[in-house]
Amino acid sequence: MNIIPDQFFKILGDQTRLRVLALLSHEAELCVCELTHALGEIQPKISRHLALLRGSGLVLDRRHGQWVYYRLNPRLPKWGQAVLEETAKGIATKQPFSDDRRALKLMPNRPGSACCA
Amino acid sequence: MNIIPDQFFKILGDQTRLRVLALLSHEAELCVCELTHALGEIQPKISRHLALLRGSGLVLDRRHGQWVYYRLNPRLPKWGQAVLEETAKGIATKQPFSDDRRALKLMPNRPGSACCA
DNA sequence: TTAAAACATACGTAAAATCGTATATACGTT
DNA sequence: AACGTATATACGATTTTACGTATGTTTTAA
Repeated sequence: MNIIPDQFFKILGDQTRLRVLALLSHEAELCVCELTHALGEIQPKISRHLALLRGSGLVLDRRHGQWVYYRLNPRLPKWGQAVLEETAKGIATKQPFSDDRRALKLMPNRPGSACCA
Repeated sequence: MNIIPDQFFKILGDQTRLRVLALLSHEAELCVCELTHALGEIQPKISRHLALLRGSGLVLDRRHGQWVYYRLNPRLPKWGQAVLEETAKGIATKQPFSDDRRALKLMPNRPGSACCA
């Protein structure tokens, strides 16, 4: 994986995308409806930002039935991973990031992604 | 110092500003004309980006005679410092960042900032 | 094969970011 | 005071980004 530094940060420079990345750094993988619920944003908005994240190589997706699951790309350059990790740690207790994790936990009828690899 | 995470990354999401920050992470402090020379950009462009960096608290400035010296703000939150540090390390050998450092070294008549605190 | 859920994308618009050029300000020297 | 150097900002134009709404596609289930 190769990334252009300023483009990498441009991707991080949006609150919606940062919230998505912060959630993904805690959760292995999440489908679009989980992200939509956790952030409390409309689905097209989430999908549009996910398309950017996917296009820039920051996340990977896999389809499983009706759902599409997104996860952080493990092949980012070391320094990029370090940036994401330090950021996730640094903002974990702040708004709106901590609330996003809470809303995710409280989400009813989450599709079970762990049940059927 | 307090920063809003996505705004912090928005500041980093521009090549000119990232080059400036990368240089400053190696150089304690630099005046505008040194940055202008090192990056090979016109002075108003550099000053405009420095104004943004200053306004967002990422850098501090001090006037010394005709020159204004900029340095990284040491009071950034820990995670922000970690991000800058990891980034600087990760991109140090890449273009255009390595060339910027070389152009700075080769600059003739650099104002001596170390001579007269 | 029809319907519904999950997700992606197209389109038009509004807001924001960036730029080059021109000009203003501050300091030092004469 | 007049001038040169260093730096900052204002201005208008262009480009980029983000948005809401509408619609398309894929999958599952009836």
